[in-house]
Amino acid sequence: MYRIGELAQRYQVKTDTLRFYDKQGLLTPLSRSASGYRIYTESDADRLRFILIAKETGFSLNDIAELLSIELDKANWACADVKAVVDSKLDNLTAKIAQLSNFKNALQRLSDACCGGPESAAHCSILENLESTEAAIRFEKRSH
Amino acid sequence: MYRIGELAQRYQVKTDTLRFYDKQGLLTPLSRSASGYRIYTESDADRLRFILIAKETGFSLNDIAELLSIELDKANWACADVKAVVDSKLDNLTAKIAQLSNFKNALQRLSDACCGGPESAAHCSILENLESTEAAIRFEKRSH
DNA sequence: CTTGACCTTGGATTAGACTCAAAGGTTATA
DNA sequence: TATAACCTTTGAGTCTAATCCAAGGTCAAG
Repeated sequence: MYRIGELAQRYQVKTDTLRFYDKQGLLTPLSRSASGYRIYTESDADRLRFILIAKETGFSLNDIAELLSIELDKANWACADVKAVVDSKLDNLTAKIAQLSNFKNALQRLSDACCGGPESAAHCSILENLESTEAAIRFEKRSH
Repeated sequence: MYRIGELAQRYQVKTDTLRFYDKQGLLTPLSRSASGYRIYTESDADRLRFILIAKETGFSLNDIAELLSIELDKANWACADVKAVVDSKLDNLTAKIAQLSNFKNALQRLSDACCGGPESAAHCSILENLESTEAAIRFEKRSH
């Protein structure tokens, strides 16, 4: 059982942020004290940890809310619905990873092409090395 | 040789956006017409294509500018400098991909755990399935 | 009984990336 | 030669996401 300030300090966020997450339905403590103070449990802490990590991974708060809405009342979801939501996020992630990998490969080619010495970089062309990437991405898009 | 409107239409961006990219130094046409119109070449088009793709891949305009600054006057860069810039971006990408993959694995586990039928989703726990991911991410961070 | 943590509501801020307005000059075509 | 569609500049406005702050009030611990 933590009060807002304790939880905030533990995870290095502002109390304002926690109140904001509450308002957004991302992290609503189960109960309040008699005087209205938010009371966070260990499972709220888990949830917060998840939020912070997901955020760092690049999910927006909206995405995260969608993912967490499953957790909130699992019993009222059908297994198939959960699978659908999750699989959709999975597709996004897969596409994103592919895109990043393409870009990474292109940069890798560029890096490899550079000798790394004090010589002029006249032959290090980003645009040149990225061409095949672009083609790959364009192809991928058509296939969706 | 395109005028701003032609290039804009070709890549489905606003002319305003192209002027903005010009102002930001991201895409500055080599020359102007006698009357001051921006004149874009095919290589500017390549550059724009690169910008659009990089943007979609999640790079900020600042990142992109940094990458493209190499192209602009390659001759004045040492090979080693190019390598340094590029390798830094590569590191970012590698980390990002790892993070996304972790998350993806966790979601995959969740999806697998869901039977996908009309049954209650009481046992589909995102938080549960993400625990190992969190551990992995935390570990990764410490090692930097 | 003071001080600091908490509460609420409502508005301000920040960053990034545009997007528009105003006032005018240019070019293609009927 | 008119007129629409294009272009120029400067400077300001918009939008979203995610906070962050302020004012005015309540609560808890020493």
